[in-house]
Amino acid sequence: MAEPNSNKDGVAAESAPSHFIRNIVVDDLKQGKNHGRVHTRFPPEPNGYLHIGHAKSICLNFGLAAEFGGKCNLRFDDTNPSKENVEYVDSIKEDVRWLGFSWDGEYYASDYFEQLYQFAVRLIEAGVAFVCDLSADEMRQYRGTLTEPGRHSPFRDRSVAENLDLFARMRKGEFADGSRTLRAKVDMASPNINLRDPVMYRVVRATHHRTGDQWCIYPTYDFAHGQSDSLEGITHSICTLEFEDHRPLYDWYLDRLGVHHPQQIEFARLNLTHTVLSKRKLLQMVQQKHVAGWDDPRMPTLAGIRRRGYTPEALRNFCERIGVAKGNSTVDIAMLEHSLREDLNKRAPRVMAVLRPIKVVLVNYPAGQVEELEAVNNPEDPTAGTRKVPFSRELYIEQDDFREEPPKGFFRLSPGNEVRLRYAYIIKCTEVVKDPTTGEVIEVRCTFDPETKSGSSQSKRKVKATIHWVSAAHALAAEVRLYDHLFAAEDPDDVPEGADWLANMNPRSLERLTTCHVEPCLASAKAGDRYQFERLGYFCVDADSQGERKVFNRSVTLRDTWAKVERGASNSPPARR
RNA sequence: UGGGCGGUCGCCAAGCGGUAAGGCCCCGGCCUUUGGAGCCGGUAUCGAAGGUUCGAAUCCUUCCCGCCCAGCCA
Repeated sequence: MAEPNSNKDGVAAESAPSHFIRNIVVDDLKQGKNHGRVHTRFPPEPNGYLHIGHAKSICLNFGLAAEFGGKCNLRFDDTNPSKENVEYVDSIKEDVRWLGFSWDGEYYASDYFEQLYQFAVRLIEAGVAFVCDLSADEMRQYRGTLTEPGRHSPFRDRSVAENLDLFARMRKGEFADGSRTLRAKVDMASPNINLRDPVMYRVVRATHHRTGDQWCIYPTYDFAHGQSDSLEGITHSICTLEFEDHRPLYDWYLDRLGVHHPQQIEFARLNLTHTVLSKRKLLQMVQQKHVAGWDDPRMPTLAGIRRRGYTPEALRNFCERIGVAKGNSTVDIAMLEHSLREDLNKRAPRVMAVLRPIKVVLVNYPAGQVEELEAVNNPEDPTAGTRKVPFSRELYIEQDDFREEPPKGFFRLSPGNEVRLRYAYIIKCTEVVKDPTTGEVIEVRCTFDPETKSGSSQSKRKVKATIHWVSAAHALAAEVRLYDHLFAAEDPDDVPEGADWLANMNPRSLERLTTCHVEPCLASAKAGDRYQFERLGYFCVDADSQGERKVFNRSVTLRDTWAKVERGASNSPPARR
């Protein structure tokens, strides 16, 4: 058995928990199969952006190759020109790289069109493929049903010579789109419908993103996929469950052709609660503008997740901890969020930011005085050092941190009550100023205790809570975008009679706060930088930022036990402010 | 109803005849100048029923439930 190692990017393939596919590879190696080679591939169709479900497959394929000193190709299965384009090809490459993987070979099924055509000719010559003139509709009639066998196409017994001639003319463009197909002569009575004389080639006049108008016939995925894997010398052809039924067909082609025969292994695709992971639905949300685009931070696409502030490490750890198996399953999105928190807790610098401000005036603090208080950048990482935070008479604190009438268990600021201002002093609320017309609390007046400065020897006094703040005169104005699950329901498809999955979209999945105040040290933050806003969550700088006016995306909240208590605990997740 | 594949804790998931790992969530407690983090502790008899065996989640039988397949999509 090969020793674990790491791939070119230095992505450590640590002793990951094993799973059935890994066990198969280990066994194969033990038995000396494939001369000790492990060669996998990630085979996306460039008809959309990659999503987190693809990340699972990418980590699996590249991870196995890395662990066993093998190779992993990136191959675009571009056999349907009407749905594919280069924008998708480019985004897929960018996303795979971002996730931390480098492919050994970059291939395209379209690279093999000539070879595939020759394979088809060989099957015709062997008498096991024929040109069929049935229309799509007629073909369906002849196919039979799940319980009844199909019938032979009336064109099934054409001579080899005639089939060869017809197939060549299909290629030349003599026949209209959809008028003829090349079919494999397998078994119209097979209980496996995929074996009922499946189509190998169809006539389609569409410009291909790579081969242009060179071809007007295109191989079907079923005819191209197995042979492409074979041509690349793939040893372990890993795919999702729905292709299990197609395996006998791939075996049939490979055996008839007498070429290298990769071993196909199927695993269950990823499903996540509160989101959809189907290219069709994601495309629809983008096209119908239910989201801002493929990289909308609410999207489960890698582009969206990246913009949201997720790290490749968090994603890889997530893929590792969900495992690989054959049972259909839906992973709780909380698992994903946990992976991010775990990663960012260790590396994100902490900073104070007030999202929904309420002014605090320290009545006994000298007007015009400013203190530079020392704050720890990351308590989880001593090497992250400290920074200075300006403190003055007028501050902003979070609306959530003040209650005129505190409920039981509320430790934060309320009339007559004391709290500590993080890295500063203990303050006491002495007066509440309200808007005379609305009754809304617009200002809280407090006294501060100069003896309690953070870090000083007399600061031993304990108070129940510490809250974050920002100096009104020094803070930077910012916009913060809060995100929640794209779908309110755990299962988006769980809709009332008559409605469709779109009805389950969460109307509050995005909330823009435009009157936020953040610590001045954020002035130089760059797009993509990630921070923990103390007591709130992890945020990253969005590219929409303009100079010092930053825009932050909330990547994930911090765990909030108080919020849980307030809402009555138990396992009801939403209602995030 | 034909074929294929599945059914182990609320959610993922180990286990492959020797007496149920781990993670997430949840619930307690400790600790804490983030009600964060960390630490400690708690929660399953394996879809059902029979059978084989000294012994079964693991083997056999029957049954039940779920997913996939009738695109010239992938």
